[in-house]
Amino acid sequence: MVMQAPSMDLKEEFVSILKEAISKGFPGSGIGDEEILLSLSVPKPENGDISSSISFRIAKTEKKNPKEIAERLASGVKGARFITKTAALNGYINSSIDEKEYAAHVLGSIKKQKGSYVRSGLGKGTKVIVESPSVNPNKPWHIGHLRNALLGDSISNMMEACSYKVEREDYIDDLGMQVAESYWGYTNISDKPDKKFDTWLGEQYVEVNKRLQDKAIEEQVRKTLERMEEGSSKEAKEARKLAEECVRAQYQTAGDYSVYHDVLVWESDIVRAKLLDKAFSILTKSGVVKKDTSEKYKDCIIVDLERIKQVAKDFESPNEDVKVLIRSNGTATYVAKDIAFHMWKFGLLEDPFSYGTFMEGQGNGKPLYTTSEFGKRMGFAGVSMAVNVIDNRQRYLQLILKSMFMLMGRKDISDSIMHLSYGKVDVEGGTLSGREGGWMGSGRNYTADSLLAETEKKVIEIVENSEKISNKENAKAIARAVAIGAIKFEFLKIAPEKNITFSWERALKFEGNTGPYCMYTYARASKIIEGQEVGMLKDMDHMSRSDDLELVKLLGMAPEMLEKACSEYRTNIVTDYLIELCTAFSRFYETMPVLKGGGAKELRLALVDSTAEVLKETLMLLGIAVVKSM
RNA sequence: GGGCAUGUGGCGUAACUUGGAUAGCGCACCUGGCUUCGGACCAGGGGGUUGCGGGUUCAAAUCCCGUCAUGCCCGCCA
Repeated sequence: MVMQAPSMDLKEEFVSILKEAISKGFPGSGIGDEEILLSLSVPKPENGDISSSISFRIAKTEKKNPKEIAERLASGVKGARFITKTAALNGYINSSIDEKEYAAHVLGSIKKQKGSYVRSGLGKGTKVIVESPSVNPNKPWHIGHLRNALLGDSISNMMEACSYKVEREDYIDDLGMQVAESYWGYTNISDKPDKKFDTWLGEQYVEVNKRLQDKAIEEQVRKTLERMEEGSSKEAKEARKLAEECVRAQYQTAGDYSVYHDVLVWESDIVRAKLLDKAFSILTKSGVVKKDTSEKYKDCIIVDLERIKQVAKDFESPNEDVKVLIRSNGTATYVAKDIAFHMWKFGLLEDPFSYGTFMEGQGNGKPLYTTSEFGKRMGFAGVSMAVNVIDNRQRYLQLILKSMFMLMGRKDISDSIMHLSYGKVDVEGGTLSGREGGWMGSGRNYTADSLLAETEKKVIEIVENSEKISNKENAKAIARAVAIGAIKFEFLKIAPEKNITFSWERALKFEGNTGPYCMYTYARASKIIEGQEVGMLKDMDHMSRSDDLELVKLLGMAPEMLEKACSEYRTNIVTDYLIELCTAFSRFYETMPVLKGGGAKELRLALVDSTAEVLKETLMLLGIAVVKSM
């Protein structure tokens, strides 16, 4: 019940022997594997290791007391490789596992698959594009953008661990009003950048926004945007350059957090490549969209929302009955761009882009490519699945996007667009508005850069007092790693749909359910096995039904935990698991001496080694790198 | 007006998709534990009408209906 589920090997065995007992005891019940699988849970340790509530289900059809059914079934369940004794209790069927057999199996698997134990073949053969965080290129990443980036990075990691082929893409809207405003400020206010470029530009943007009260200036900005949209103008070139400089600064932040991407896609390149024209010629021909003739929407290209309601039953009823995609002046709305963009993602439009190299080597050793006016053909996209990490305010637009593919008769694509919707990040007593400068705070600001710097500062205080770190040269690198671990864990442990109210006080605590606790657990485990020979286990005589078995059970379920977290897009399943694993290890650590464990030393060393391995691989899913001392 | 999300001890949260045994964890609070592999730790304790009201069920935090609160979305804006 606390733990989500035991390992698959164990469940499969339990299901199969239960099924046998059911077909013998209640032949007509018609209970299938799936139903048994859903009835499984983990009981309290004193009641057993694995449990089923299937008797209650059978009681319905058989019209008998569930307790009697459970007793009859329990007596009919045979032992198997992992399952030993089985007993009925209050209608539940509880089984115990053979701790020696099971531990040998789990520890053997981890040893054999070192480096790739927490893996799955779930997405084998599926190519997916993950879009995140798509921050406007005229401000620094603040902690809200950071939440997006960390979710995107972690989900990408998980999908890779599940054998998906993942393309990490970042969409850069360099043709929006925001960039036009910043560009206007850059040419008309012209202070010199006196700090990190994105931060400086972001602060200037707040200033420009104030001046927009002046109608004359607003008009100038509007004109600027129009000229930017004519691809070849001086304004277009300069604004792109400005945006690129900002993105470079943003990617310094990304690199500091070891968040990496494969390709940047720029709005201005989408326009240059005429992706919209190509998409809309297809959409018009197939009758999905049409030019409207009514008074209200004269000359607009629209989609009929009534038709969407017919294909998408959960579509919310909006006030309007049509959605404008191309305005009467010929410009495209946000949804229209997104539709064309997704037709590109799924290979409905040939890749029209040229690609250049934005950064030669990121921290992961791979280059970051970018769409570009000049460059080579590369063949990005053409995927069969798209994950869009976008906050929950855009739910309605994402729904329209998905529905458009339904109208095209492509339910398969519609179902393969995943809106990873997450809640917004606020700060105590305010929001993180870019326009009004909420991210600037008062005193410390709420940029991702500041968060990292402040956290690092706090960690260094602790690290410098640590007697365990003899090499103080390493202190800085360790502090950086721990700070990143603390921050990532803090964001990823909250269920995506929940809003977050950021608090410095909470952010700078490293006790309890935190990243540093997990990293600390790893460091303790590492210290024990340092310089020790961890060979293949010869016997399991010292394996007991105590804290060591609890540890083995958790180690065994790691791969299934990954599949669950990945298919539900929930990073908090991973953090919850990590806390359970670390707690179990800490208890083991307190109660079972390893190096002075006498005859049990060999087994316990293997347990420590396996725990360290699983911790390392699981933390990597969250983008957290372990350190051996801290 | 219509729709969506959220509501769980003082605070932060998990479990809700797939109903199951005593609602799990952390912070804070109280008690205890470093001559034994790292105290960013461990053991124990107090603290809960799962917003409220109905319903379904052998069984409801979980499903259904209603209701309240908070936030968000429903432009040819960006």
